Amino acid sequence: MTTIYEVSKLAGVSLATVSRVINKNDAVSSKTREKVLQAMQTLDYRPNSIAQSLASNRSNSIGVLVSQLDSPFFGKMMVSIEDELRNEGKQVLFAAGHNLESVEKDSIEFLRSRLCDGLIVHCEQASDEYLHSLTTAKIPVVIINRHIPIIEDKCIVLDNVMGGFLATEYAILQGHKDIGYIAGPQDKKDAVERFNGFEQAMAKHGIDCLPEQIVFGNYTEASGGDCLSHLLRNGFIPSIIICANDEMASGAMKQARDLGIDIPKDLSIIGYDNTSFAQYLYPQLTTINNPIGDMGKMAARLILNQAYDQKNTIKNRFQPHVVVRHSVSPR
Amino acid sequence: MTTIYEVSKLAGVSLATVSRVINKNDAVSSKTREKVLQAMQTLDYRPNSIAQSLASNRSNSIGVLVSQLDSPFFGKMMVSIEDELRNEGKQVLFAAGHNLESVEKDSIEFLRSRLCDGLIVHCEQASDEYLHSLTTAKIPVVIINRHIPIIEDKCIVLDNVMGGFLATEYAILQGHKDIGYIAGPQDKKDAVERFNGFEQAMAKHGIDCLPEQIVFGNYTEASGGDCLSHLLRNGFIPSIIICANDEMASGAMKQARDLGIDIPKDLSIIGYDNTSFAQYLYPQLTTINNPIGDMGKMAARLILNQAYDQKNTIKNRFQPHVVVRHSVSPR
DNA sequence: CTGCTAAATGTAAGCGCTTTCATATATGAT
DNA sequence: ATCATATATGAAAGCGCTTACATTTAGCAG
Repeated sequence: MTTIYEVSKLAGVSLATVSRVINKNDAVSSKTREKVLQAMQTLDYRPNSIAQSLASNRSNSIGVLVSQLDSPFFGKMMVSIEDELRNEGKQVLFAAGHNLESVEKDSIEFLRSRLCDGLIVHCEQASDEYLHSLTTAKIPVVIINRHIPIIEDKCIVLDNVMGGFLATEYAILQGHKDIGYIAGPQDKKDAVERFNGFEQAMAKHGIDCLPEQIVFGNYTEASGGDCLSHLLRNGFIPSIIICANDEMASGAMKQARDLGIDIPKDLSIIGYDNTSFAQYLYPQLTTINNPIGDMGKMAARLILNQAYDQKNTIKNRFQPHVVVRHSVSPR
Repeated sequence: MTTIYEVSKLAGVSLATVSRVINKNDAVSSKTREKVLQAMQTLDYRPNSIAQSLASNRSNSIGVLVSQLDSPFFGKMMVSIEDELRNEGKQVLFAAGHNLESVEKDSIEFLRSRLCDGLIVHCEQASDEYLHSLTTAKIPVVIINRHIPIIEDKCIVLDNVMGGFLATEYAILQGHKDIGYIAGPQDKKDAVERFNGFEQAMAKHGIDCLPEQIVFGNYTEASGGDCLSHLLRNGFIPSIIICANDEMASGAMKQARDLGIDIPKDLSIIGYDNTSFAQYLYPQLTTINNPIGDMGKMAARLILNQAYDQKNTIKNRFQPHVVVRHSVSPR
């Protein structure tokens, strides 16, 4: 590995001058700059960013914590964040929290110990207090997809209650009364909020909701299928099922088909997230838009503000809306 | 940030001793160790891994380059690699190559400059020579999903020619003669190989193949739909279409439905990769299994061998097979 | 040509660790 | 008690950079 020292020797200048050229900030005469660049060329010099970070206490990188690496939802989020930051010349480090508090914390520690200049985190299990404590430490933090009142300005959120409400009200306005709800895992905030929205809409329209109309899944396709079976076994015959995410909707649709239930003639289905595959399902899935791409972009801009003193204007709260396709028929 | 120095002072020992405790390797009396651990506790000390890396020229982290962050295929790959490495206490840095040579190289440079102990790369555009040159540098490298003869032992590959062959032969054995092929982008090796397999199977069974039976997509859902339209506009009426990946198969299925073509009665479809959504499509997609999870795991083991002298036994080449579901009917 | 200021460059002290080598201490055989 | 040996600890030199601060050089008014 060629070092700055060898470059300085070849160019006949001091370490400091080479460093200045690397960081393109300081006043270096163009003649010297040329000499140095030339030397860097010939030696195929690459700065050791570890050493740079240690010396400067800056790394030009942002750490991103997601729950999962292999979902359309987080995929979209990672891509939008990476795009925005790469445009600003920042590198991105991804880590996975796996929905486990200990792993979430470990990963955050890892990212911090790598001297990330800022953190964008999507945490499921870590407590509000813990996340709050991060922000009081010196490191810039943005919380994505979770609302923590005390640090509201560092949160980028979707109004999930509204999303649940909209899905449910849409069902009701389509004439449905026998509404089943496949909820997400209640240890995830967004799942709870979506469920709240469902309840609020039911209450608003004066529709009673029995326990057997509701079943809890874990956001996976498989659980969507299981939940549908469970619902039917409960003896409840819904005309529509509202799912807390698209994966479970997809699983439920498959299960329905296997059971010979026609969608949407016999049973309507609504999803949530509008993941990329939603329109490729059969029938195309009516769902709630989750602008995670825009949110990721905004999270990136917010961290740029915090970590590098940029002045992007920030929108903290995003609104969902219904995306009408073919999986719901009026009743 | 508390440093090793403060710990050493509080514990009343030298820097070296604290370092030894951190690295749990050397002989430290249990009494001293206790004192040090105690001090680390009280100070909430966290080693600065940047400094560790710089000093030790090791980082306990492996860099992983993927093309894309948001696809089921790469998702599965990232997860399997991360699992395996996390089990060994290694951290993983992900970067995206975006199918652009310059970005691929930049990202590799970034990972190298972060002193990754090893690299697992999935490159589309970088040349064989470039990748080969990496292996001759001091850094351990594993190439995933690409065969480079000269460094065969560092490659973990799927026999894509065989996969293309199997898909095609399966179609033929189901009685199909009018076979359309939606190929992947020919700047990707795996797409070329799959296509080769298709041609070989056609040749073996003595079936002529006209140019209008073949159309080239870009691996996205949308392009799958477009390609189907294109095929039909060519005036060629296939009884089956073989797609170079599941996404394009999904897009083609949707397009067929929109055109009122029944699958599999009027038209059969075969995909490739057996991505997680394949079984949730309607009809469930018959496809070629791509054991990317196992391959990721193996890539991780191989890099562990190279970077940390482990002795895992390695399998370099994986074989695909047909996964029969409901999207193909005999003719 | 002198003196002053601004621009360009160099010097050297770290950043927080690891690691070699030397030193000190404990252990045990004689 | 003596010496050899093993074990535990410390001192100090880096790792490859950045960055205050000092120094040199250039530019120019008088």
